[in-house]
Amino acid sequence: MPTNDTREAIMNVARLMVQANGYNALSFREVAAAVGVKSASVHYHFPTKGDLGAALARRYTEELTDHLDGLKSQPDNGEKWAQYYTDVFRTPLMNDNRMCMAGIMAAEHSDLPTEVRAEVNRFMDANVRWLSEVLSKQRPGAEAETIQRQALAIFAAIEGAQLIARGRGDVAAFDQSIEAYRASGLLP
Amino acid sequence: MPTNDTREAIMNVARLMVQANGYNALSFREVAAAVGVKSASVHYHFPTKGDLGAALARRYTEELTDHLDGLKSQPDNGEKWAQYYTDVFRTPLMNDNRMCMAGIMAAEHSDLPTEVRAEVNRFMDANVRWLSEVLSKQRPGAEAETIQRQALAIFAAIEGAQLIARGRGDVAAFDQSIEAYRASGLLP
DNA sequence: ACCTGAACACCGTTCAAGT
DNA sequence: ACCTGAACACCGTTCAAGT
Repeated sequence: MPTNDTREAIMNVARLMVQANGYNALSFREVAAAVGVKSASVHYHFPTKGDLGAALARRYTEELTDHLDGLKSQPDNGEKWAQYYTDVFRTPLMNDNRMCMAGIMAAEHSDLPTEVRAEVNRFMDANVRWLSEVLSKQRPGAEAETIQRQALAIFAAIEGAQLIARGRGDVAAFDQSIEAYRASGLLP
Repeated sequence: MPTNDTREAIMNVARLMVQANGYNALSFREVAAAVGVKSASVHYHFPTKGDLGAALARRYTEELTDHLDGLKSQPDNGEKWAQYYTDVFRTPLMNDNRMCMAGIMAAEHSDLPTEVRAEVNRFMDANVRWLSEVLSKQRPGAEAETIQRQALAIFAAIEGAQLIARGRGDVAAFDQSIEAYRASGLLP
């Protein structure tokens, strides 16, 4: 039952545009042209640009959460999770040098409508929470605060590797950074 | 001898605007209003927005290079350099949640005029080069490739910590990430 | 040498009007 | 319920015109 065809089409093209160029570069007129309607129609589905941005970020978080929860339910595969997790952030780079939507939006932070900002925070929290769970399974003795700090650091470091690799337009920079994180022990 | 007063004023206000909101959000009309001229005058000094962006990034790299070279010439202070270096990226966060200009521009990568992109790359190279020098002094035996990889990873991780802290609007996230980098051995 | 006003095609947003 | 054309104040850019 394909309810809301136009709405779906809008979200799909807008998502790619944000990951390619950021929230600021997202244009209602470009979205409309790609979908085959007029920009006023986009406003019918998403009254403001902030509404569209927030909807995109919310869906993005949901998709990641589903994906990560899927990994968690698999038989305990030791340190393979680190590989799977970093791959999540490697994929968009391979796809036309795109970025994690939350990463690129974090850079635009002070320019963002508050409802978009809130969704970006939610994405970050979901990542740190998932990483904390996995880490605490690996090191049952460690303090919750230490775990939490390392989870945040892993997330920050991977986002940074993606940011720098994108800035250079070179996935190899991402791979080298991840490799160094592993060598230092930041990543298992 | 204050040659080019207007040009200087333009660069000073534009720099703050970019670090606050990114290249995309930089507006010639806003810059002009802040300086007290018309936007057409800004175009007289910087024909295109790309010219202004590239000039800002170039100066930004020069200032960082001077600062880092100053640190290098000081008597060898063991591991203090890591503190000094991370402070460079902590400072803009404290200053109205601003970001490293290269970091925020890296996020806007595919939207950037090529001349701006080139300057962003130059900034990254300058950082990796400086970090490599410092690291190789500390570990005279290590391979050049390993040093280079760790230098890149340190830069990426610190940029990531800044990005995430900015996204949360909370410097504590930066400090916690740096602390975890240190605990893991990524940072000395 | 430096600045300006006016024009151009863009942008998000609004709204009355269409089906 | 969904879409549109037209208008508004914004944007970078250009250029002839001023001093």
